[in-house]
Amino acid sequence: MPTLFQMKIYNAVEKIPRGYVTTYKCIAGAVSCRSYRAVGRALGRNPYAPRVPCHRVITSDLRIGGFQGQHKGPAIEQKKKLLALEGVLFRNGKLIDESRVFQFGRKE
DNA sequence: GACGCTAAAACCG
DNA sequence: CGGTTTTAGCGTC
Repeated sequence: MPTLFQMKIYNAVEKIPRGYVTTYKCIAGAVSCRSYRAVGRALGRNPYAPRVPCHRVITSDLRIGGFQGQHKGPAIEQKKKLLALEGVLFRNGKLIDESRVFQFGRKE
């Protein structure tokens, strides 16, 4: 049973254009939530189908963070590979082009 | 209804 | 720069 929180996160992540990534903190702010951890946890479980590109979600450190419930392992390499295919290149586990970070609630 | 866990972030040293 | 602590919701019991 989908929760309201996960639904907002799901909607936010889905808005991320291909070739771009976002950060947990940004999503947390987009859903008016201060717990980025809850976001990562919700995405880690991925209650929704692959419709939610959780691999586009990284840490505010511009790092890969984790994937499929693990912060280390082949899943991380796969995540980097997926982002690389979208044009988001990583180096030493960090995002090279930070300009590829899509930000939500950012007032100008 | 209460306790524990988590894909992070912020703070202190 | 690195290590430790805190935070806030989700999941499970």
